[in-house]
Amino acid sequence: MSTVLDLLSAPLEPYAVRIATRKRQRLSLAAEPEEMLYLIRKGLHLTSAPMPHDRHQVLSILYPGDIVRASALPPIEGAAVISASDKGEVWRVRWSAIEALLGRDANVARVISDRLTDQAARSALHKSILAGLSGDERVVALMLEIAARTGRETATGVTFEMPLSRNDIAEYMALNADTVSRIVSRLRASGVLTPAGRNLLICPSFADLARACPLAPAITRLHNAGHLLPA
Amino acid sequence: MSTVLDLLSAPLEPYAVRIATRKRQRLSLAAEPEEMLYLIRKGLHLTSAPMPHDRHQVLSILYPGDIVRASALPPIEGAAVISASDKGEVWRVRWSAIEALLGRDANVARVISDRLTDQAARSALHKSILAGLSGDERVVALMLEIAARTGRETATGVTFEMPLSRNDIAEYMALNADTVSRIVSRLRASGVLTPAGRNLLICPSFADLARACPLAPAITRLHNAGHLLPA
DNA sequence: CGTAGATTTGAGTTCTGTCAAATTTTGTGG
DNA sequence: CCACAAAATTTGACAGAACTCAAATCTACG
Repeated sequence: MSTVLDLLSAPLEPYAVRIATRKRQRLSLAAEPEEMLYLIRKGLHLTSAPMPHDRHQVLSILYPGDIVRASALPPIEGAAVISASDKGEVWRVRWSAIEALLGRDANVARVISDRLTDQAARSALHKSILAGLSGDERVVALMLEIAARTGRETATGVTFEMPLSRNDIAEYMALNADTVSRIVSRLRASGVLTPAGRNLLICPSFADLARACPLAPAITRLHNAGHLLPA
Repeated sequence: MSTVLDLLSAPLEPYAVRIATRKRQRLSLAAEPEEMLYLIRKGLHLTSAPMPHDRHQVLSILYPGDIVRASALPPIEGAAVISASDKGEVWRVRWSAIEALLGRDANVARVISDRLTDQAARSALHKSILAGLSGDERVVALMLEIAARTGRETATGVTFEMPLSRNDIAEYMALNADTVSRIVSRLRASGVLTPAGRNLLICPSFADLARACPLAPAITRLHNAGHLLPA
């Protein structure tokens, strides 16, 4: 099966510097002196930017196959990619190399444009979630996203790892860590999520979880969770 | 001077259907049956999506040179482009035509990718504004954006038209119309904005306005407002 | 000149943030 | 494997910003 990741990896391989990442590792993003494109190969990664009052904000979650470069983020000093998974892999390529490829290889042009478009849609959805949903709904939206992306069907429900700390979740969902903790406690109490050890969660009924978030249909569609929902 | 708009218009022209738009006109966005790309030629336009509880949300403001297609927005039934200006112009092109062009014309591939990247950066900045700033700061952010894009230096300050209604502003800034009204009243009272007739505003000191919004530097940089600020 | 829609403003409510303290988890070195 | 310090999480009490609802203006336009 040829995935999006393969489609991009093949042409970029000759130009790429492989970077093995560990949890919390930062890759700083800057257009100067030379702009780099990062291709996510393995693991979950976050784009993060510093904000006023010593805060930070997680702008997006990057999954394997995603690409990112400084020009695609707000011009804020200190923007970075941060690894959320224990072990990840990222390829770094000079943007100038990509630009040259765009001219030579029609496939690369198509894949890059598709990737940017898909990521734009996810970014817009994330924006909708932040702007339109309550705190509880936002946290559920994140759980749905991670479950959709990384979850597995098990006997007791959909099992998935949550590699984001309470603080990461807060920075991604525009809440604060205390509030996130309260919300997660409520979700646990209501039974839609069950803790299953070290950062591991079980969602006994994916449909119930989806019901707790008005934008669930859009989330599951964009993150390919068809397989977790009843037809 | 060759602008971004020209760079895109030239190659797309043979495939484009010209659409003259009037205020509030909707162009619906759907991937089915055939996906269309819209190129903004004149005027300000909004991308809007319906939300739970009979709400709507403005996902982005589109300026001349911007492009949009359904795949770049969340898969929400009823997403549309809505004209904010009295008279606008939009070109509609079949996405399949663009895709073919990507292979033939290296320039098109480069421009499209640049456009998507720039728009991604603006979307991410918008997200930062929604997630990290107070209501007052968010409204100021919008004023800065519009002033930066469309404002002119006059004797009394930077003059610009605000084509968005209170409700549009509310939907763009994740506030409600009542709150926006209160905030604008406060801005007027504090003197950073002066009404100057029909949807026209004057900002006596652009620097003062910028001081009222922590993300002003990023906003002015992304929206090319260098010319409105003291060096 | 009258009406429908937009805007403004007030009063009361609610959700989320802030601050602080208690508790749990994690990482490290013996 | 255990002890301990540091960090993360949880929870309570309280404050504040923004929302809701409603009424009063104001504007645009036929």
